[in-house]
This record gives sequence, C-alpha cells and structure tokens, in this order.
Amino acid sequence: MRKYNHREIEPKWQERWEGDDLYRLDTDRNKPKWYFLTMFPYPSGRLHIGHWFMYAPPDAKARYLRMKGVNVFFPIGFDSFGLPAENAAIKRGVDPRVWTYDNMDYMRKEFRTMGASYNRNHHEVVTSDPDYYRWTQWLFIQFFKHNLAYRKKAPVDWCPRCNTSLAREQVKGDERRCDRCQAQVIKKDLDQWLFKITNYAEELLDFSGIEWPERVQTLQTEWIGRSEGAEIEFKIENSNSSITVFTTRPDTVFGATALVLAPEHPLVSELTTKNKASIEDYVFQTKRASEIERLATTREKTGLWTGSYAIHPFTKEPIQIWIADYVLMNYGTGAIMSVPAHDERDFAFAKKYNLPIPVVIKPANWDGQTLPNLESGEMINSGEFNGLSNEEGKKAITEALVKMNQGSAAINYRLHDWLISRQRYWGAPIPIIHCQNCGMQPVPDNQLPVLLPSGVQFLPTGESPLKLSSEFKNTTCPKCQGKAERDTDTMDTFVDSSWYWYRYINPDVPNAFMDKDKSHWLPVDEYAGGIEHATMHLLYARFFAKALNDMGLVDHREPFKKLFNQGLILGEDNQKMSKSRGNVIDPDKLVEEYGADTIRTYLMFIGPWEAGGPWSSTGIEGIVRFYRKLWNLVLEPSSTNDGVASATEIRSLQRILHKTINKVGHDLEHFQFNTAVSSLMELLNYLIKAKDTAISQTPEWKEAIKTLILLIAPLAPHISEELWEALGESYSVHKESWPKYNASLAADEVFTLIVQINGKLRERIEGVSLSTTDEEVKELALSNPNVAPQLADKEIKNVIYVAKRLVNIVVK
RNA sequence: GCGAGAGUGGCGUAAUUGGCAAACGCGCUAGUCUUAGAAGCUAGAUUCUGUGGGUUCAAAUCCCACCUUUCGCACCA
Repeated sequence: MRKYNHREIEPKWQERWEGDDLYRLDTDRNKPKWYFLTMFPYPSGRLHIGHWFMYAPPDAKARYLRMKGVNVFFPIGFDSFGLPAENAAIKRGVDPRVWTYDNMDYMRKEFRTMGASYNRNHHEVVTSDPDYYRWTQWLFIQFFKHNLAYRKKAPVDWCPRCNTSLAREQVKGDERRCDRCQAQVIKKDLDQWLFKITNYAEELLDFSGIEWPERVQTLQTEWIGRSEGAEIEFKIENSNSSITVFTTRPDTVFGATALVLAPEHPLVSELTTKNKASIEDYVFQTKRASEIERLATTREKTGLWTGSYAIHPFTKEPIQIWIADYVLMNYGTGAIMSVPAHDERDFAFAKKYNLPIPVVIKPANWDGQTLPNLESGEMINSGEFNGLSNEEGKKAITEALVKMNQGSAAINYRLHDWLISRQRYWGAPIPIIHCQNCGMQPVPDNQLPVLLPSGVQFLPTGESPLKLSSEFKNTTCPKCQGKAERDTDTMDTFVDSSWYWYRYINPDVPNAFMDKDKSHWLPVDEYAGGIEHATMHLLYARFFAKALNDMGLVDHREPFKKLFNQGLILGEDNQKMSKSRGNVIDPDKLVEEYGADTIRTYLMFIGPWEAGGPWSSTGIEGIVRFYRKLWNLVLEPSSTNDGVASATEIRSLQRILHKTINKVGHDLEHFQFNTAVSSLMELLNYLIKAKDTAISQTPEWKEAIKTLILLIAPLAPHISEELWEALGESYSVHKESWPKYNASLAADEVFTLIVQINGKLRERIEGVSLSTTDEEVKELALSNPNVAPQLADKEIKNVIYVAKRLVNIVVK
C-alpha cells in the first residue's frame, strides 16, 4: 500500500485544478447566490500563518456551500497601495511597483499551495493597477461633485515617522500614536481633502437589517459618539458678537456661572480685555501642549479669565468668559457653559478659581451636600422652571430658548470627517487640478487615470514626492486651458479598499467602476475579517455604500449583510507573533513538512475561530495522525472478510454517519470549524474500530467511507481528491454534492437514563427504549437495584423526569 | 475612570443552551512491537468549571458581589 505523501499529491492536484480552472465562477443565476468576501491582504512579501488562519477556514466554508448547491462567489485580490512599498523603496532603492508586484506573484503561489478555491481567474482585484485606481479617482470626483469631498485648511494629525497626515481613526490611544508605526503624532496646519462622512453619522448608527457582531456595532456606535442636547447662544456684554455653546444639560442652564472657550476659539482675541499677554501665552502653550504628549484626565484644570462678560439668557446677569484647555475646539462649538454643581470638570475648575457653585437640580435622595451631583431630580433656583423634573426641564428650556431665538435642540457627534490626503507617493493621486483662475477642477473622465509618475525620488521630506515631479505637477486647466498644477497628494489607502468588492464582480469592465449587468451578486452576503477594522475600513465601507446609493450608483445602503470576525493566531508562547520575539511560524516550512491539508485542518481545530489562540507544534501532530489514519482506513484492506453484520451494527453505523453529516454541515455554516473537526475525528475513530468486523463487507460501509471523504473535502481538498480517485470515483470530489442528511437514520432508538438522587448521579441505565412511557421510566429508576436501597429509609418528596435524559429523585 | 468580553484537567478546548462536566486533540504513564530509537497499536491516570453568596428538584450555563484578565474609549460638555 502507498503511504500518504502530501509532497506528492498536493502539487499534483493543485496543477490539475488550475489547469481545469476548477473554481471558475458559476454563472448560473437560478442557484441561490452567496457573495462571500474575506478582507483582501496587503502584499507584504509572503503569507504568514495569520494569513492562513484568516483565509483557510473561510475556504472550507466556501467549499461546503458549493457542495450544498449554492453559487458561491469567493474572490481574492490585493490591497496593494501603501507605505511599506515606499519605505522599502527608500531603504533599498527598489521601485515600489517592482517590490509590490513581486510580492504579489509570490503570494499568489502561496495561495495556491494553500489549496484555496478562490474564483481568481478574471476576478482578482489589485488596487494599485491603473485600471483599478482610475475608478478610485473617478469615485473621488463623484464625491467631489456631490459635495462629499472638500478641501480645508486645518490642524491635522501628522505622523512624523510615516511623514504624512492621518485620519482621526488612524490615531490610537491616549498617547495618540500612529496606527501603522506607533510613533506619536503631532498637529500640523495643512490644506487637506476630507470626505463628508459626518453627513451619514445618524444613519451609520442604524444597524437594523444587517447581522453584525454586537461588538463591532458597539465600537462604531461609540466612535460616532452621538449626544443629544441643545445649542445655547450667549450674548456678549457691550458687543454684537455672541457665543454659542453645546450642552447635553440645558436643564442646568441656571447653574451656569461661566462660559469657557477652547483656547483656539476664534473669538478669544476679541474678548480679551485683561492680561492680554498672559492670555496669548496660554493660547500659545496650549497649541504647543497638544503637539507634545497630552496627559489628559488626570491633569489639573487651568484657565484664564478674558475680562469679558456674557449675558445669561434667562437671568440676564453677567457671567465671566474664560478660556481653558479642557475645552476642546474640535468638539461641539468649542465653547461650553460651565455648570460646576452638576459637572465634574466644571466643578474642579470652579473650585480652583473660586467661581460660584449654585445648585439647580435636587435629586430625591440627595444629602444636600455632595457635589457635583450628576443625578436627575427636581429643578430648583431655576426661575419659572422650578418644580419640573430635570428631564421635563430639558425640553422646556430648549423650547423657551427657541422662542427667545437664542438656541435650539441640537445633536452632536464625535465622528469627524474622514481626512484622506496623504503626502506619500504609493497611492492613487487625487484627481484635482488647481487653476489660479478657475479654482479646483476635477480631472475630466477621459483623462483618467492620473497615472503615478515613475522615476520619482522617495526622500521622506514630509511633502508628497509627487511635488518634486514637475512633469506630473505641471498641467493645464481643463476649463480655461491655462497653466495649472495637479494636486500632489495621494489618497488614504482606505479609499482604495472602500469599494473593491464592487470591482471583483468584473474587474475588466472598461466603462464603469462596476459592471451593472453583474450586480445581482450584490450586496456582499458575508464578510470575514479582523476586528481591528471596526472603526476604520468597516465604517468607511458603510459610508461608501450609502454615498454611492445616494448618487444612484448602487442599489443598497449596506455593503455587507453579515460580518464575522476571526481571532488572532498567537505564537507558541501565547504572545503576539513578531520577529523580535522570535515566535513567528513560517507557513511555507509547515507546508513542506506537513502539507496544506494538515495545516488548514489544524488551524480550524485550534479553538473557536473568533477566539484565535496560540500555535502548537505538538498539537498539529494530532492532525498528522488523523490524516494518516484516514488514509489507512480507506486504502488498507480489512482483516475480516467473512461473517455477517447484524442489523443493529448497520443501524449504529448509519446513525453516527448521519449525525456527523448534520453536525459538520451545521458547524461549517456557523464558522465552528473546531467542533466540525472533532466530530469527524469521532467518526473516523468509530470507523477504524468497526473496520475489522463484518460490517466492512457491507454496502453501507462503502457508502460510509465515501461519505466520510465528502465530509472532509472542504477541510482538506487534496487528500480527499486523492482518496476519491483511489476509490475509483470520478473527478472531482469538489464537484460532488454534500451528503444528504437523513434525520430518521440519525435518530436514536434507545437512550441512557441518568438517575440522580437529590441532583447527584447515582446510576446510569443503558439502552432504555425511546418508546418507554414516563411512568415506566420513573418506575425503572426507582426500582433499580443500585438505587432502591438508597431510598429505603427516605421519604420521596418528588420525582422529576426530563424526557430522554434523566430522573431526579428528591428525598428527605 | 467609563464601556464590552473572557475565566473549565498539565495544555488547546467541548458540553444538544438549565439536565451524565471534560467529547475531540496534545502531553503524561504502562504494556506491545523493535537490535535500539521513532512511529504504530493496546490500556490507563489526572482534574470537578476564578472566589463568595443566591435562585432552582437540578447551575460551567441564570442573578448579585468580588478577584483576575483581554480589548475599546480618553477632559466629548
């Protein structure tokens, strides 16, 4: 008998499948469709084990669904713009294009060794191909034309190591570090392009109609940060100006004892009538501080009085106007009313500067002392509003303000517009021409794509390398034909990845970003990828779908119906894999040693897919044995060739077989790969034991072996194909249907009755017929020779029978 | 500080969702095979669900408190 040799069979089948284009997309529109998307990789060089963990289990699910008769669209591509290519270029003097495209060639081969069943021919998307980024640029222009892309000069987050500006989502933690390189970001004043994602803030909070994990919904909801309240206008004494504040507590307006402005607030210099020098110094220090490390909450509150007064809209009394750096310019209106009795920060501020602290809300159980008090209660010291509950007060005061024309209800979001300008080379150029006479002009469609120039220097100057290419930069205005300059920034690579699933359905369509004729595939039915994209890619993707829908370009508002987040694969030491820790697992070596089938299966077996977990180099041995045993089971002749199998034995074989068909199908459907594998192991163990009995001579046995191979096919495409062929079945096992589950064959005829006394296990009675009546079962338990003596001198208070499971005898 | 999740044998984990705790796998022990080792085969052991309380005939599962831990947010008015 041949031995199982993955080195021989895996490349053999991979070549044949590729030669036959076995996984070409089925165009049959009568079958139910399933657009199954996995987050496409950045071409970093080679696949690491994390890629395998991310891509191999979904491949098993895709294969399973195909066997179930579903028309599965399962594409792959590369998110191939981005900084690493450029950094490599700077470091080693290679063209980023060469570096990127070499990497992709290598990784495509690796995907092949994985045995992945992607519909790759005629569907692969590469975001750095001019044919792709032409449409990224075209979409930018549509956003521009619909006022969803705009340019603004503002202080932006700047990563000094990556030498580019970043979106707010891409700055992490209280130390404000770059999501990509962990360097601390600084603030810079720059002219930047932004996408108006805030237009969709409200709708992005609505997850009805999509099945996404609670966790991602929470992350996005918190990121958007909706809060409801009011804007209140305070007139300034002896001035025509006024200050508008945002508050979630209009009910506490009578407790306001100061207005506090962010130091960057535009009215600061106008309002400063005292200590001009120290105010200017404070403003300067604040700007500097925000550039250096900001030690947020624990820092003592500081501030200065401007010397000016505002008029309280209700009491008409003057209240001081201060500046303080605990008020942020980029949230709300950059100004607040300070209500020390009912806000912790305002309380600390008022304490420090001896501002009055009037109480205006009295909670029912309040001790009359503790401040600040954030609970709800009855309004006091609030003029005509006294006696209302503060919830009523919110409404009443807002209404009063509206009447006075000094305020209105307002909703604020923490979400900011998405800053997409990047001062780097390897990205899609922003297709805008700046003309001195005509202003900003989009590049006409027939001039797209705006190609990246080659032969550019990649010195990390902090300015786009495109600026240095006069050939790129100098152009003519499409409107007046006069001399003009191209925008030299490139787009955030998250723009590239915000629409790639539309291109997959036909990357070759020449005259549109998406092939409308094939849009029946949309939206994506299921999307699998890491949780780290919760507030970046996944938020941008939803924004794009909604914006494109508003422009009439797609007919849905949510791009991904279901979302599933896999976990992270860790090193053997339970730590994140990294070169510096030396705990990196190289899949290419594993393929050589164990073969793709074994690696795939082990990655699925390691634990729940959403949990991730540590790699184990001994654990994988269990899968090695599993496939060796499978191989031997199928190919080694049985030692028995006489005798007659009993009906009970045959039923028992069918029972476990059909239970496994059901279980594996269910588990693959729900990404529960680990339990699918373990139930296949159970079945295999059963069959190995049964093999040397008479049952191995029955037709049911042959059927069982075939079924086992079909059940394993999605997990291990190579060995299953090989064994399928060895059984004399026709090519290919991957074109076969999933075994049909027969519930009556899976059904039990007897069960094991558990007998408990006061909840403690006392006896197991095997082989109780399912047709036994409740009374008979109870009697069976009570009269059992191991149970009855224990009941002899006790009073039986209750006998509980849980059908087909257990009897619990309650005694005293 | 706020919010969300997770704690089960030596290890990775499972438990039909309130009903036999530990299936499956790793590791371990013994036997067998072998010139020997590895592999294989056979047999086996360990543990009692983070802690404390509650609900229930019955709790890994539900409720409360605490501990540990992972993740997210960071003065958001």
